[in-house]
Amino acid sequence: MKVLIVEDDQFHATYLHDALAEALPEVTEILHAADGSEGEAAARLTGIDAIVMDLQMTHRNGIEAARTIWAERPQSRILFWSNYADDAYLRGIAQVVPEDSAYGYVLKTASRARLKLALRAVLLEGQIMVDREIHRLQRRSASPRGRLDESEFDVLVDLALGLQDKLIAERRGMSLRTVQNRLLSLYEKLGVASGTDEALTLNKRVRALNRALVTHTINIETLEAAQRDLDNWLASRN
Amino acid sequence: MKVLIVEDDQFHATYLHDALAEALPEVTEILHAADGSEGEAAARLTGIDAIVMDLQMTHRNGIEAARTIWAERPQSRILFWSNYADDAYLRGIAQVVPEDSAYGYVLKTASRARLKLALRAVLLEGQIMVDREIHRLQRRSASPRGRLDESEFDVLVDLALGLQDKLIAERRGMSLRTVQNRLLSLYEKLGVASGTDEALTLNKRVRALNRALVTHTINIETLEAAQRDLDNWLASRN
DNA sequence: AACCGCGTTGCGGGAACCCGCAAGATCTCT
DNA sequence: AGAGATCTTGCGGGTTCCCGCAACGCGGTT
Repeated sequence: MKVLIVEDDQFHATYLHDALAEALPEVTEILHAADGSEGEAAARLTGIDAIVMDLQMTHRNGIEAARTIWAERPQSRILFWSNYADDAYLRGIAQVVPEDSAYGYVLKTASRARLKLALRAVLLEGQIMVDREIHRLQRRSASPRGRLDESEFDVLVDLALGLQDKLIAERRGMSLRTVQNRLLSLYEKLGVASGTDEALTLNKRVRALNRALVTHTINIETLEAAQRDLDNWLASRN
Repeated sequence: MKVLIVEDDQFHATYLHDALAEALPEVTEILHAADGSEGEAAARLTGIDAIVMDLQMTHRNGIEAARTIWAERPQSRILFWSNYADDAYLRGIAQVVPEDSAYGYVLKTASRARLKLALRAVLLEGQIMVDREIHRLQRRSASPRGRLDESEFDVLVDLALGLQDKLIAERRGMSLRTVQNRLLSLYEKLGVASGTDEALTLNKRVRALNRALVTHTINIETLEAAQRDLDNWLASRN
């Protein structure tokens, strides 16, 4: 059995290497890649289907790499291994994971024992395994009301890019007023209005972005990736 | 000679421990603390004045810890050791470092040799040493025009919290129009208007925050710290 | 079919924002 | 001290934003 490690931090790569060797004696070969595109190339060339992938990497992040890898070989088993428990990553993974594929999500702060368990469960047994810490996000985000639904999240991303309502409406195929309704519920769910007990009124748009960031609903990588999507969309509409 | 390591990541703490032992044979004792407040307590109790400090930690971050440590013992030598080259950290450090104190800033991605050099230079020789990678930020940020000055940065922080112009004016003791002038130059320096070649107009406020984030001018920890400051200020004006 | 609940859409208005213009205020240099 | 550059401030108006109100569409209930 061969395994590919995609990780750009030297410490973590060697730590992972050691844990992998301990946890899975059936592994005969461990390859390394230092960023997303290198990882894609390595997976393509060697036909590996057991991968441990860091999420935050320069150049090309783990989710984008996973998307192309899964597009080419949907049966690949990928264990994501990340510093942060950001909702944005969960959403990203949920979007790219094919039906019926094995994957996992472990935090770098997890104990070595838990990491080893996840390595066996995902790479060897093909299970799905998500760190409890992360899974808690699914239910209640750090906000009063529940989690954002898909279309709310889309609007949030566009808002975060600085688009104005009219453009969001055009891009997402909604009417202007509907976009504004989404914004209303965003403000509600992100707790933008809640601090209004004081006599301080806020700029809701900016505040929404602020809250989304500190509650880990979106993160800076999300913004960068979304900007690329936006650029493509702008280019493709003459 | 005794040294205190303040670092909450286990890998990095041990790596640092080893590098420290190699670089400075004159060190007789190495203490560890796992977050900012623990670090403050350790520095206070043991009277240590050579410290290696991680910047991003849960609870209390490195800059806040450094502030109280330096307030108590201004001659302390502190080497900051961080994952990111964020301008916000530089500004934070510049604000808390006393006249005439030794400090340094090294990235975690620096080579072991460079780390060891910095350890000797700062902790032993009392020099000031900033990673070239970071220092480049000082001059030109990732924006067309130059770096933000102090008052522009203040306004940016308030904007990022979601305050509206009137409140910013009150808090910073400027007229409303002056705040707006600051915003103008922020938009300019952050490159908000520059993308206007297209027929797409943006929400400048949100876009400014977006740009500030992706150019590492501010980061999420900045936002959290600034929120605490704001809460204090609000509480202290009846 | 009539009814109800819920999401969508248009309209309208008050508030905040963005910013050009011009009058002062302040700083700088000779 | 005087001239010129820069910064600050107020005013005014065009835009965008926020959101209440009400009409409409659509699916499910009785």
